[in-house]
Formats: sequence, C-alpha cells, structure tokens
Amino acid sequence: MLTDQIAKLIEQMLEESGGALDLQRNEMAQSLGCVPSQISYVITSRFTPERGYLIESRRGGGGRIRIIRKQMHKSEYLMHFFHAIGNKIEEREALAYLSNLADNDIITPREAMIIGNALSTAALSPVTPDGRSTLRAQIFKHVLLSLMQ
Amino acid sequence: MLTDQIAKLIEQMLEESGGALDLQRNEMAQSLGCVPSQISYVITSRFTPERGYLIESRRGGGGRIRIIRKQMHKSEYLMHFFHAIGNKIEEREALAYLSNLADNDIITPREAMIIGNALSTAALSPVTPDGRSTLRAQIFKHVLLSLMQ
DNA sequence: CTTTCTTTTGACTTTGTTTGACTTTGACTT
DNA sequence: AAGTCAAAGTCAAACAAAGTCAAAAGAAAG
Repeated sequence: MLTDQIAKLIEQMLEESGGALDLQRNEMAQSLGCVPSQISYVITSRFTPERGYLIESRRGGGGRIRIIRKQMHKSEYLMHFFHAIGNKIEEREALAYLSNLADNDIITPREAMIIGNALSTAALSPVTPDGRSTLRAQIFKHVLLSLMQ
Repeated sequence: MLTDQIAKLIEQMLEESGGALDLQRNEMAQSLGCVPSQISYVITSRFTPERGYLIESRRGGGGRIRIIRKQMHKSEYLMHFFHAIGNKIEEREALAYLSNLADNDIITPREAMIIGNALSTAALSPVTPDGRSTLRAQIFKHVLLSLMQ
C-alpha cells in the first residue's frame, strides 16, 4: 500500500535526521510517482499529534512541510549530538551543531546564540588552548543534558 | 528560497552592527542577483514592527533603508549584573543572578536553566577549583554581553 | 455480498514568492 | 528655481508551493 511506503520512508528519514525533518510535498510526490495530496493524507493520518508528531508547514514558492517527532524522541535527537561531540570540540563545529538544533526547533535561535557565546573561545580564554576544546565539549554536553528533560 | 537568504543576510548584518543598519536597496539587490522590490518584500514581510523592527528610508540619489531592532531597556539591567559579577563568581551566586534575570523577564526560565548548567561546577570540572570561578565569571559575562546587543 | 472504513485521485483554494512596470521622492546641477 | 537623475515605494500579475474536500476505488468486516 502506498500509504505504508510513504509512512515508512518518512519514518526512516526521521530516524536519519534524528527526529526532525523538512520535506517538500511536490518533490516527494514526484519521486514516488504519486499525487501530492497523498503525502498530505499520510501525514494527517499517521503523523498526528496524538502519536507524538508535530507538523508545521509553509506554502508558496520554496514551501516545505516540517515533521518533528516530539517528547521522548526529542531527547534522542539531543543524544545524537551528545555522542557526536566526543570529548573535544572546536568552536566552529559547536556553532554548526547549534544552528542545526535551532533549525530543527529543538532550541530557539536566541538560545543558540547564548550557548554559542558561552562556548566561544573568548569566553573560555582563561583556559589554555589545549584544555579549551575539552572544556567546551564538557560544557556543551552538560547543556544538552539539561535540555533533555 | 530567496526571501530566506535575504532575511538571513539582514539578520546577520544587524547582528554585526549591533542592532541598527543602513542598506541600499538597489545595491543589495544587485549583489544578490535579484530584483530590488524583492528586498522591499522581505523587509515588509519579515522585519515588521510586530516583530520588533523599525524601518526608516529615504528615496532619491544616495537613498537608503535603515532597519533598527527595537531594543528594550534591558541593557542597563544587564550591565548592572555585568559589573556585579566581577572576575570571580561562585555557582550559587550565579544561580541567584539567573533567577533574578528570569524574574524580571530579561531571560526565560529555560534560558536561565541552560546558562545555569553551562556555569555549573560539573560542566566546568576539567578546570581546577581555583580557576573555575574565574572562568565562570568570564563565561557569564560573555553571555550577558551577547544578550545586550 | 453488502456495509463500512481506508486509500487514492484530482479539481479547486489559499498562502507565500518573484518579477517588472510605473510612481514618488530627494539630492544635485544648471 | 527648474530640471535631471538616482534612488526607494507601490502594486498587480505570474508563479510556486501546500491545504481542502469530495468522489471514486479498494479492503476488511459482518
């Protein structure tokens, strides 16, 4: 059944993206050889709030549909980053992670900015360059943990 | 999407300029390879008063568009804490400051939580107890600065 | 084999974006 | 002061998505 295929595909994409993804309805419909409203149907019938999903969308040129797996799974997404950090991280990389988190609505842009500043080389300047990336990783991980609850 | 690119660019410029910037519509349009009215569109659809922006402009030769991020009166308040911190601060004291900031709606409770975790002894554990309070003060001040703009 | 529920399809609507022609305004020349 | 030119403003048309809804088709249940 088409619906199941599409649902499976979306779930897989959610898995890969760690719980939040953007898709384009027309594009997806085309690549699956179905009518666009089929995608809408799958989303409204399977990815409902009751099942723990959150849908946002925007129409018009360059529109998109954003699917976010909520609650339990939000922490999965954070955990993904938690592991990716390792025990050292550079400022640039940390900033990239933060904008990813903000893009996926796990944190607000302002929160990303705050955390980015807390992790900045300037803020951590009292520490030797060597210890800095370790410290940055440590702080970052603590912040992510605090966001998981 | 073009609109998003332009909005992002303007936000970035605002960030760099500290909340107020002048731009030239034609010039910007040219450098982005779009039509000038596209810039107008972005400004009227995204940088509205409701979202906290103020627009002024002038036509004619050497014209410009000025975008100002309405800034609240909060920077004085932040500055107060900035000075209060000094160059060392203990965790307990930092948490008190944070709840004060949250109570006065300068930051959200969640932001207070995030910052509190970034400043926690646990997060700063790689540093010796002595250096820790200095580092904590440093990070805290950087975060406050980032909130002032 | 009929009724009911789910899926599939497509026509139509709504929202958001892009473009360009035309208008208004301001600064600078003459 | 009048004229010219280089901006920005306005507005509507064309375009590009996603949303809605109902009818047709298919599956499942009885």
